[in-house]
Amino acid sequence: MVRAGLTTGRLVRAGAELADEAGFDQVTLSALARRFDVKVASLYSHLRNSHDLRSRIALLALEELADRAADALAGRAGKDALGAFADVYRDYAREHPGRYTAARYRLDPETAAASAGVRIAQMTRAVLRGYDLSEPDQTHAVRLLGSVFHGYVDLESAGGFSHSAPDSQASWTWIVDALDTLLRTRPTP
Amino acid sequence: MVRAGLTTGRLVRAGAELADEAGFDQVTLSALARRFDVKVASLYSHLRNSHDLRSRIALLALEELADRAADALAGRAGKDALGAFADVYRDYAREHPGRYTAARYRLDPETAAASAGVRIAQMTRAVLRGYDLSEPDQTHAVRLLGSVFHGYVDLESAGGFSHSAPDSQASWTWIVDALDTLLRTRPTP
DNA sequence: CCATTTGCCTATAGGCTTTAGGAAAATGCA
DNA sequence: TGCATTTTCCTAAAGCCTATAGGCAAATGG
Repeated sequence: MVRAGLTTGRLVRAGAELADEAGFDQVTLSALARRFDVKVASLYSHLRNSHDLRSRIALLALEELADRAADALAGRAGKDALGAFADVYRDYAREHPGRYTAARYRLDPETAAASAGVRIAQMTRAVLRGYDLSEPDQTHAVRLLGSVFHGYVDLESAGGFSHSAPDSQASWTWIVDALDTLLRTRPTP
Repeated sequence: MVRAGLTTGRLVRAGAELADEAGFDQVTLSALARRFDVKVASLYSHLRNSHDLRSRIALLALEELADRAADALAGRAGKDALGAFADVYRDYAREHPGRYTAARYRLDPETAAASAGVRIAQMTRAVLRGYDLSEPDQTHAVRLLGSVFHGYVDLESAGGFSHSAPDSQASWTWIVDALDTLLRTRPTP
């Protein structure tokens, strides 16, 4: 009985690949076991259950997203930073649709609090530091950016903007420009 | 053998209620059969399969959303219309979280083209008629609004904005104000 | 080198989807 | 009204998924 060399990390990485290839909702312990040519029950030595697997993929995705964002923001400020940050979201979602879906998987509050999601929130605030916003406006702006980026990427991945002019890239650029303008010319209630 | 009086419509409405109570991903033929005290196989006389059920719930949700939007927009224009339209989304998602999730269920292209989603898109353009945008800006703006509304509501329903100041209503109002300002002062690339 | 831990297995049970085929209720037409 | 047809719901069964219990063999370490 030769061992397959399973580890939690290897399973999670394979799960992330599976998510990108087949969709996050196709990430099952059965599919994963098949991929490693192993019986399903064997996975339970490394993962508590299938929720555990999905959560870990979500954490991996958040880490990757945060790492990319950190890279992209290094040495940038103002609109430059805003655009780079926005592109990190969109590019990640396009390159890794399954992982991106995973990143929005509902985590228990403590898990979420210990996740890279916190880093992402901090970086969003860092981007906004290039604009002249004081509380509570800054928090409103954080929520606006989160909504736009997430919403756009979600609609785009659902095919909402394909097969219609103008192409998605043009809208994306326009929207980032618009957000920059908006944040510079402090919104007036 | 007394008949239960199943119809496709009744099943779909019950499925929508189930979605709101337990979550859209808990909408299964099994759960539905249980709710009608009927065997699962019986449902296949009224629904092709479980994807068919979910699609029909999605169509129902889109209809309801479009009807609400039509009501809300009647007699309104400009920022007034924008705010009312925005609130329709948010209120519907808060009152019917399962249905709202359903409204974003991936439909086959032809089904989507025949759905109330088309009406919603038209109404979005109607709202923008209150602003002075010509193509392709108008399309960009349609996509921006869709992204913000959808993204915000999604993050809010995921609990993203709860338990932190300022409260979600304040951010929502701020964001609608900001979008109005943005659309009035034509964005400059 | 042997005891312990670890990794993977078989067996089993329960839930969801889907199809096939059958019987009773409702319907409709002569 | 009576009988044929259609419709509705059923039982049975197969396939795939999650999850737990208990066992044997491989790795590890004193």
